[in-house]
Amino acid sequence: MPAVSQKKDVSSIVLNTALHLFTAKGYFNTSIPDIVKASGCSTGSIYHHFSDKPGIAKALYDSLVERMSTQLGEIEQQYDSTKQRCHAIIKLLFEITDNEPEVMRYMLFAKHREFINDVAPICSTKPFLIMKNIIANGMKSKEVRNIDQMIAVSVVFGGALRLIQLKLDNVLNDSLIDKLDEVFDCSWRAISHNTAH
Amino acid sequence: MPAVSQKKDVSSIVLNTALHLFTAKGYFNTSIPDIVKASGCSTGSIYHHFSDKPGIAKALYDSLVERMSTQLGEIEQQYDSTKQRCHAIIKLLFEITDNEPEVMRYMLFAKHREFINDVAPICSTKPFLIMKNIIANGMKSKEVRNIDQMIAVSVVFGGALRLIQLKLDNVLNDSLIDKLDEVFDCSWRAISHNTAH
DNA sequence: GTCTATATCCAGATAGAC
DNA sequence: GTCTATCTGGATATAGAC
Repeated sequence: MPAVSQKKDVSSIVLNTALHLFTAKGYFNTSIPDIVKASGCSTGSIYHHFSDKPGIAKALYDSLVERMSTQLGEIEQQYDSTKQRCHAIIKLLFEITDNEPEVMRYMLFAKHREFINDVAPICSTKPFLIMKNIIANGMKSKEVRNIDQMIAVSVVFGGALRLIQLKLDNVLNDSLIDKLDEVFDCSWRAISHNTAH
Repeated sequence: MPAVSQKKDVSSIVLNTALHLFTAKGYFNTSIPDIVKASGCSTGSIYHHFSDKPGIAKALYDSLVERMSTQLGEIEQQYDSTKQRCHAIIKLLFEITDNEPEVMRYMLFAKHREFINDVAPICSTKPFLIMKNIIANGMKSKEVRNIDQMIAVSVVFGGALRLIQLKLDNVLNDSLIDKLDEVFDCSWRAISHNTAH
């Protein structure tokens, strides 16, 4: 199941090959000849579809961010409470990490600025804005304690993201999804009102 | 104040120059001629002191990790309670980020595996082990709830690390140290026993 | 639209004088 | 130990046939 598209046109094949090589060896350790060999497409054909090597990286990044935006938007639609929304987001991130680690590795942990010229700053990307917005609404509705918004976003998702990094670095063996509820319980305590008696 | 050493020998000058260029442009966008120009040392002299380009990156990484280990060890010595130790660690990380952002950027957020051959896995580095150990002791002494150890480490430091990343990405303007107590309060809630009534 | 052959450039690394 | 001059390989990107 390719991460970018099921179609067998050159663009999709190249993007899926690039995702694999960029995450396995890194962008700079992957040459165009490497992509030619691994994809079965010729140099000429690749340059017909993409402007240059950064162009491949950018097309890949854009498609994955777009996909993530869509999925986060669906979560926002599907759930009403902040707690449910945050839980669903972490669940989604864990599922992607378990099932498509390369997607997560490239989207979250590649240093795009080093090889793509005009990457939007993280704070202006749709996924980031959706998360920030969910937390802002949670404060209005008093589900989330009234603290600095950036701190709240960082703290509620930071633990999960840290575990994702450990999983991608092969520090963890078992699947993340098994740890979802335990992680979420911790993360939610950090920003919610204390309800124990 | 150079991050690596105050001495004016070639090694120190090269390492400080490398830290600056690697974090500003990335390792792969920094050429040896770039380092020659910025450091004022000649190619030959640089290759006399370092085996090759990855050798520079490795020497730099090792020296920064060593420094971090020492500082974490001092914190472990200086404080007794898990809460104090975690607070002091996050304080240290925030201070380094505020005062020496390049050190933090290179140590925590560079993809060393892409350019250094034999990087120790993160889970076996001394700083990581110290943090894990502090949390493990906190569970024994019942200061920390009895949860999965990796989850506890990730959650208690994950929020702070997330904020550090945002700060290094210029999403935040004010200094992190101003947010220390608010961040730590959230993070500690995540793993501590609920003490409110 | 796809291919092969190839031009061009510049990186990493070395040689050898001083 | 430090320097300049230089080699060599391989990368990106293009040209032009099909």
